[in-house]
Amino acid sequence: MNATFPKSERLCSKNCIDELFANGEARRSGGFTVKYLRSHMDETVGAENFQPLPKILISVPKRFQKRAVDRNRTKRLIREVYRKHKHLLARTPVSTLLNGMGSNIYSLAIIYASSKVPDYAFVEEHLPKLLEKIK
RNA sequence: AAAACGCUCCGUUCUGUCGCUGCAAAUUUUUGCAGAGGAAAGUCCGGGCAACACUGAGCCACCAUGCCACCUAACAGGUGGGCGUCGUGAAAGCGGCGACAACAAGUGCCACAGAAAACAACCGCCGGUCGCUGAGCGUAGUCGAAGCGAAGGGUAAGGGUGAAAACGGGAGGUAAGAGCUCCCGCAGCGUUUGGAAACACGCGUUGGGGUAAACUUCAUGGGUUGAAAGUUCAAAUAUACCGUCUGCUAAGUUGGGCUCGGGCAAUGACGGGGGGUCGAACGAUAGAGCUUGCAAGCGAUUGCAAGUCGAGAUAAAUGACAGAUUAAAACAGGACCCGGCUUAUGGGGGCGUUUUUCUU
RNA sequence: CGGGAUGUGGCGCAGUUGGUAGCGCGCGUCGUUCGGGACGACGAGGUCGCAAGUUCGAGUCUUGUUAUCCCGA
Repeated sequence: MNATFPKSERLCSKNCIDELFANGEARRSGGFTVKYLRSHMDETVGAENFQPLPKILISVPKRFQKRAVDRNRTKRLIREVYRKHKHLLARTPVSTLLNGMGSNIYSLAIIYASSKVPDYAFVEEHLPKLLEKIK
């Protein structure tokens, strides 16, 4: 699987974001919080609208990191690590139909809630574990 | 050469793999090109731009600015000059800093201390008058030194204070004193000369505590709101209007308030189907632009010529890993744009001043 | 992006024409009680967010800076 990160894999619609934060489940580890929404069966069956990967959103609250440079840096690291490990959340039409094989995550938010600016090794250590858990 | 201070400039670069945003080719997933700052920051000023039931004139209120001239689209910015003040120096000078109009139009305030904090007069000093006393002189007093007291005057030299004491210092003068007079100095006003002006110098006249980052006065400027401004398209849904013209008489309404003027609103006519959530496009990146050269000016800056296009996203793009440059580490990330100011900033380059050391 | 407010003892707050910084709760010691609470008396505790400036003098006035909070979708 390629490790690109095009716009179709990002969560842009305000309505979808509101729905995610209102109804999503959450997991936490090492300062990272993951909020995710599992799709219903009928939504994913349509062949034309099929998304092989979830739409994701990365957020670093201003409350924890005051400077724009630090927030940008953190978001870039998270995006880089996700890009390299997103195959963990991949799914196929077949696996979805077989009910239980693979992931059925539809939308996902990764929030980093800590005042410490992480380095690449730290993100590489914690984030994949978290993705593995919610799979 | 080193150190300190001041001014000014720069703000890593390159290669490989993976990845992001825009544009152009090509064409259905590839290629090429471009891709954050000197402060992008704080949002402290000034503009452009946009909307407003856009308000035009006068007065008041409110806010801002405040030595002079110039620069600039404009400014609370910049440049040059003046004045003041601080540092250095024997001086000349050099450098730093300055919210630098007016307490001499009025009002207020000046704690504590002090006689008094501002129409001076508590102590004191001074002579004259009256009363008491009576050294002394004389034959004889309506004589009378010094002293004590009283009322009423003169005066501001001196008075532990205080941040500040009634123009300052000296001399004359006087009963004592006083800008009362003179000399030197300070300040206001008028004026000669120099200067474009601030101002400087001289002359005359006057003499007034400080405080306007106290009210205030004078002069100048300011309509309000900000891209979440605003414009266009538009499925479902739902059943209300909108635009232009006419009209504007009375009452009403419209700026922070008042006056005048103007506008708006009734009715009618014509035209359009109108509003609006998700979304899309514009606003939105060629501009008070940048680079180089020449010219004008002390300078800020300006003029001319040539060349050049350097982010435009919309949950929001510059990153990760490896290597090289000895180490890549500072402050820090565009969101309508521009000119300033202020604040943050590791390291390096250049220029100037001072000090120390070394060499000649 | 734009607009606004507030930083004062440990906590919550006062503090106006600039002149010795206060209140309530809390804290400490003593008294009272058989003991505790309540009550009474006494006391400690303050770079007034920070830095400059104006002034004889700044919590207060001016400028800069920093932190926190609120409003506009």
